[in-house]
Amino acid sequence: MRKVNEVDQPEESAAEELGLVDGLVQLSFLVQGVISRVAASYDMTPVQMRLLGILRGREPAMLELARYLNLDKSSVSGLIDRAERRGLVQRTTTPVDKRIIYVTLTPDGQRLADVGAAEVGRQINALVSGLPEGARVHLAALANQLIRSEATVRDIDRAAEKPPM
Amino acid sequence: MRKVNEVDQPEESAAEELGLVDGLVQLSFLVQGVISRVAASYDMTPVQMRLLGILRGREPAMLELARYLNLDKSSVSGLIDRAERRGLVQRTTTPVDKRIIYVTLTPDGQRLADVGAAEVGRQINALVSGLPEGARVHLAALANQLIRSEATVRDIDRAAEKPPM
DNA sequence: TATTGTTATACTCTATAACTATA
DNA sequence: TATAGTTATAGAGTATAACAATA
Repeated sequence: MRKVNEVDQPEESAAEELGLVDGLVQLSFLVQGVISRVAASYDMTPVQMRLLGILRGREPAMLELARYLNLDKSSVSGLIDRAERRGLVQRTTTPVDKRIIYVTLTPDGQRLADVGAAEVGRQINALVSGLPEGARVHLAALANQLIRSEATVRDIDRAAEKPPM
Repeated sequence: MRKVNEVDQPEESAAEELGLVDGLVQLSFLVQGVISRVAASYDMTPVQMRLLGILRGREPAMLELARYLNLDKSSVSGLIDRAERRGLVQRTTTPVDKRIIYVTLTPDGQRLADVGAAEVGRQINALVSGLPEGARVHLAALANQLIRSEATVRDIDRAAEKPPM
């Protein structure tokens, strides 16, 4: 018994074969665990880590950031408050529309974002190092396909709510 | 530029092809997003959802639970306090060792755990529905392999810290 | 009026340190 | 003494509702 939809970790377990759903769920916990541990090693939380990742090469407005992170704008206000207090990010404005506040990485933030992403990369690569090259390529392709198809679904949903004018 | 180690979401983007690391990271966010939304739809948090998932078919002690969830025991105390207050779980003891407190699902908790897991399953299946059957099978196999290899690494680490007596 | 963001408030979640009870 | 859990405390993260400033 206990074969479908675990939504938890198998722990050391008897190495039972998980179905696709459970496999993807467990794998996501595994990857998130890597991100959490790397974040903690730099005295950051997973959300802060993700924030820095998003800000690499971007200068989004608060509301855009809320959409990226799937958070309420008020949550983002607090998140940026704390990151700014730590000297990792900066709020900037332009005269074009004084309501909009853009968020950018400080040099310190940039450095931390870079080393954090590098470390996550190292650990994920270590995780997949046991797979043969062909399997890794295939896995990347599958992941990309799922991500793309989900983006499509999301666009359709968005279009349904807010039809193009 | 910006090709390696994103650690964030691609958003609607120009559908660029992500590397394996970024693909796995994005995919994990995607799956966690499903879990978060399902949890929210039952007025629960992702951790509570995961807790219920773990308790399906198990009756762990507090410390075991902490290990499953990768949390400090004090965090688990609070988590169980709130879940108990909501009538989802129960603390029980045995005369064998009165220090140990076991956590079990209440009938309400069981129901919620079941419907929650089912809904997550539905949504993940919808997510992979675009993949041909062969790809789905392969993906499940790859996920299992990664999970197993990580479990092995963890066991080795654990053995290194605490050699078998 | 509508949009962008902040503030006030109230929870949940989390860890550290100190504590209690049992072994 | 060692182990299992709880409590006190402090801070991060989150959403809702009300607010201020700009468009």
